[in-house]
Amino acid sequence: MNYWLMKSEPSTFGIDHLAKKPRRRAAWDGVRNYTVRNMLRDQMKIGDLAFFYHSSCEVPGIYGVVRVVREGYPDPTAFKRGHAHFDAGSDRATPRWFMVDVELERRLSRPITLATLHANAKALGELLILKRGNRLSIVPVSAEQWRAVLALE
DNA sequence: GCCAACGTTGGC
DNA sequence: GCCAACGTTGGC
Repeated sequence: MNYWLMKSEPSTFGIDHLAKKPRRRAAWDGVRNYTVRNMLRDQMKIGDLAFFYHSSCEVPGIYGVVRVVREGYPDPTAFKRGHAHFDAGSDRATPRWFMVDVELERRLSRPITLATLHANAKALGELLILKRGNRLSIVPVSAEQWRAVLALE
């Protein structure tokens, strides 16, 4: 059982989008970074929990909790010529990009903002999201950090 | 294998 | 819109 933090821009796909999906489930597609690809393909397991983080928006922060409901499988958007995430280097025989399915577990009663996370940096230890220059759209979170973050809700 | 150029991310 | 950080690309 692992914990994660998954970033998305709410203008593209936010927690409201996920909440409106059938069974509140969606594929986490579009990842085009090898480090994150490896997490999606190899490390994220059914039952793992993740914070749903909104980035590049008015109030960046954690807005909810999602659960992995399907483990890594090929991202079909890479195969679609003309699609924003098309990659000619990926085909069905040897897929390059992977995704998981997530289900919305719950919204937080109020968001835990990036400002709040920063204000509690000591209690949170080395939370990767707070590291300067962190650009991975998915990062692992330790069990201790998970509890410490939720204590801020 | 090095490394400069380029593109993207994401907070502000 | 700015800019720092950093992943990726491609020439050599």
